[in-house]
Amino acid sequence: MTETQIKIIEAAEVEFAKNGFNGASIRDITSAAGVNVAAINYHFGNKDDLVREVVRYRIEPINLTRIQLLQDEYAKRKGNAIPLKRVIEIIIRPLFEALMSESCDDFHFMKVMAKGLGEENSVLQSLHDDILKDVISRFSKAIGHSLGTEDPRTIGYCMHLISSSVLGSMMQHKRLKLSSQGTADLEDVEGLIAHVVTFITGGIKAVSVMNR
Amino acid sequence: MTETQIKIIEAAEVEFAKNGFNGASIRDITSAAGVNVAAINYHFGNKDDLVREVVRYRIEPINLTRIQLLQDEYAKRKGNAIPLKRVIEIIIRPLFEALMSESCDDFHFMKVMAKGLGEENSVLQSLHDDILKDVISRFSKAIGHSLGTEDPRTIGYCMHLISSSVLGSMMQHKRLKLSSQGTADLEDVEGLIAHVVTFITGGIKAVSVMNR
DNA sequence: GTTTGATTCAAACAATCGTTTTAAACAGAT
DNA sequence: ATCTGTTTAAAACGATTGTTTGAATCAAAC
Repeated sequence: MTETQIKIIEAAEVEFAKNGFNGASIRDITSAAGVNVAAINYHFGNKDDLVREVVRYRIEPINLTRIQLLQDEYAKRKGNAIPLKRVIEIIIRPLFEALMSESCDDFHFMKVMAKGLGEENSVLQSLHDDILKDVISRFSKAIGHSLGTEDPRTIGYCMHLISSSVLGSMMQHKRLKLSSQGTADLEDVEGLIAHVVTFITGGIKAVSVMNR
Repeated sequence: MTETQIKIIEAAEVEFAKNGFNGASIRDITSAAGVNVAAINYHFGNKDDLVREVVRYRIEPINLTRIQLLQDEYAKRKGNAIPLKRVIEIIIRPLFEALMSESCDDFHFMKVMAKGLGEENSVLQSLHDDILKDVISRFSKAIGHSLGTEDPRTIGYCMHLISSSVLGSMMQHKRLKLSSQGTADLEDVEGLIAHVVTFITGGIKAVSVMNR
């Protein structure tokens, strides 16, 4: 990964977040990155491949962390079920901490991911399956284990509701300050994680009880 | 509202849902609607104004229903607090029933709204505030009432988590079938409403307890 | 039957899109 | 110093974008 490629990826992240994948032009990105227009096609092939690289660049370390934490937790408990809240936290924390870190000071990538996953027939659709398939399968099992169920419909709905909440809260994050009438601090990662984890855990438990 | 305008709005809804606001071109929309390219600019001024009309066309009746149901419920209870689950259902049901009705057979508008709300600096941003301000204010009060709190931070986080879940589940709806390994029926509106309402209610209660 | 105003049409507008091309600049190895 | 392979530069490519134009079409009013 050369210096130019990284400059492009990080500029693309910002531009994609501002205007979406279709809205951000190659010229927007290259001029923001301070490189030539042809650089994207030279280094990444085409725009779609750049999109893929931008996502992969951010999301792969996050998913590796998630899987590692899940394995650690299982090892600690000698394979016994992990409390639901802890599983949810393992899903949420690496994502939010990474995306709200110093390097991307306006949560650009949050919006990039959210928009990408929302676009149908998008280049991200296939990538999403590639990148998330493994992590979804692992956490489906873990959550079923925590809830003491193997009913695929219940687990499926739970996974769906979890990813929906995560996706939504990523997209809506900027609006949190408005919703709370200025009382919520957008930079308060711990506060956000605590609320989202508590919310999802409570919701999942309710759904689990309903389907029992 | 002439016949042509309605044809355009309903075709635009489909095209926007498929490719997003930037992705759907004027020519895509007009040819799908069976009208001339110039019709959009003639009837709506420009593309941005069309976007606004598409959203307003769907969302206003939904919000009127929500407000009516809330008032009815308060009248029935002579102004006493409404159970949280009922408030959540009043938020969810009119939206999901309208958006999953026969007229838009592939939940197009779900995706339109979700994408629109996710776009920053978009034409929907201001519209969102205009259209949703009243309904948000009313339901903030109702939820605070149900939870027995007036803490703006708690209520704000709750509203944020509710809208996040709704937004996310709208965007992810197509993926529900995958998540549940084919066991969830995408057409099962009642099932979806039941799960989402239960999930959100459980989540909000947990957050409320946490902040007590 | 003619006129009027509203609507539709094909065609063209300038601007921008993603991409390609060709040459220049650069590095390190021989 | 010359060659080699990689990276950058400016310019242009055809296609498509949102929008505008001016004539054609239509229904209703007089």
